[in-house]
Amino acid sequence: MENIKVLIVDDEPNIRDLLSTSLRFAGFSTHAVGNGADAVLAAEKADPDIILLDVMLPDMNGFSVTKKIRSMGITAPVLFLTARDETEDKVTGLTVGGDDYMTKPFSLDEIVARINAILRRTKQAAQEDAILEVGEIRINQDAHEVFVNGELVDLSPTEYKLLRFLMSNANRVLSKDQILDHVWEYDFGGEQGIVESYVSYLRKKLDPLTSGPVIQTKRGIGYMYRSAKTIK
Amino acid sequence: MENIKVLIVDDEPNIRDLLSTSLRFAGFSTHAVGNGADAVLAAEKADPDIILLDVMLPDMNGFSVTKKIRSMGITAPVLFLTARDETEDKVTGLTVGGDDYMTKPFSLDEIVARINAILRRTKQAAQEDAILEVGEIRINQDAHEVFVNGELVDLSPTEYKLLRFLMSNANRVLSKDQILDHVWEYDFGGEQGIVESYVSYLRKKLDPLTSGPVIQTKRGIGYMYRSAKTIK
DNA sequence: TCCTGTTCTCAGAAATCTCACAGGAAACGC
DNA sequence: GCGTTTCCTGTGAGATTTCTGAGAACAGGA
Repeated sequence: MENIKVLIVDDEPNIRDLLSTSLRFAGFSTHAVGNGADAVLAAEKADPDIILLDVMLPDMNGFSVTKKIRSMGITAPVLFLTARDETEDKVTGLTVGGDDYMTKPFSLDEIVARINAILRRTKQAAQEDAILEVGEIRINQDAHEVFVNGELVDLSPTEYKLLRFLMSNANRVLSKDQILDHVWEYDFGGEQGIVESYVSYLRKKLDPLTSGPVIQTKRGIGYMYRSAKTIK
Repeated sequence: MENIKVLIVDDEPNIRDLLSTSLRFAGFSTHAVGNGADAVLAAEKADPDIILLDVMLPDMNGFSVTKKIRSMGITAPVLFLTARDETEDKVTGLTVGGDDYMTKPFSLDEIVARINAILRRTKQAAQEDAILEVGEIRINQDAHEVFVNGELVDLSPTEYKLLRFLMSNANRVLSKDQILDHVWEYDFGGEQGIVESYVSYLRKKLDPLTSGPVIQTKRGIGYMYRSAKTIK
């Protein structure tokens, strides 16, 4: 997999760190700045493959930044980050031209998924595949559909996100905190119990169709999606 | 697919950006200028396959521009962009064959459709197909006719545009915002609710003629046109 | 001008989802 | 074996999302 460069633009250092860490973990290389002017400079210098751009910046808004860098001939797609109540001043067309937007607070896994979706659509660089298949389960990320041994399973949005996160980290134990941090919105105040609940929901829907349990409990540690059906 | 060059002429930078971004994503290569004089120069240099020309320009009007470039032997068809109240001028511009016009504000999907229609007519380069057929539904984009299992269905203009957009993105989930951005005019200020309404209208007209629901709801995400009932 | 079809808003009903909680089951350490 | 910890899962309240009918506003054609 080539080295995909993500430019992160947000004035809140917390968000910058959160995104940098999480995206680097997902295999991207990142560069983060805190204002529009720096964003323009960085876009020119670093030549990113995709830009994560907060709409609300101290010096100029995200749209001006986009216009500026586009006028400089930089065509990298933009994923706008906007507060939920800013959706009003959504001047128009946040989703045209391969661009997209996410409302804060977002979940980190969702950000990664969106980035991959955009790169896939804009045909930049080596695309991730829209199909994520591990073991007996296949996810079509374009259609948001889940097939277990060829059979379509209906999942709620959160169930879907959880399964996608588990599968994209197959054979790796994930702690409940990790799951909470990646699948739920970053400001979610709830308890780990909800992860247990959703794992339970998934098992109820998936296990009847598989040859063995797909989500393993690692007591005291977390959960793991198992890729091979090694039942003894 | 060949590289089709579109020359965009409009004095409003926002419109220029919107068109450039959106058309480039649709697979065209674009070049944008902001006045008539530049348009003439660019038409000569860039040798575009089609010209998007705002009728109201600061220095000269669109018809003078057309006359000028035609006198230079450039035969590329022109798609005039005109404000709704400028309709008087229409007839004048259309006297030349192969040309067409759209009133502002337009929808982005419609612009792309028109461009393809014009290229199809003027037999320039590799045309998009006039027939769009997915699953049980077939659209004739020249006649604006919709057939469901061979039966003609009468749709309103907006219903038609929505269906075309859904079908040209078959088996991919589209968010309501995406739909709003592409199907509705770029300055539409309304809410997502209207998408729900029109999906409802479409279903009422289409579902009685199909073997199963054609437009699926992806709760919390958007809608998807499904080409086959059960893909394994 | 009237009439008809279209666009868009709104609001209630229905469907679905999220999340907390709590009792019971299972796993673990000793 | 026994107590403790951890995990599982059913129940249900509340929130969110979607569907759809009713109607106002508007445009175009007869």
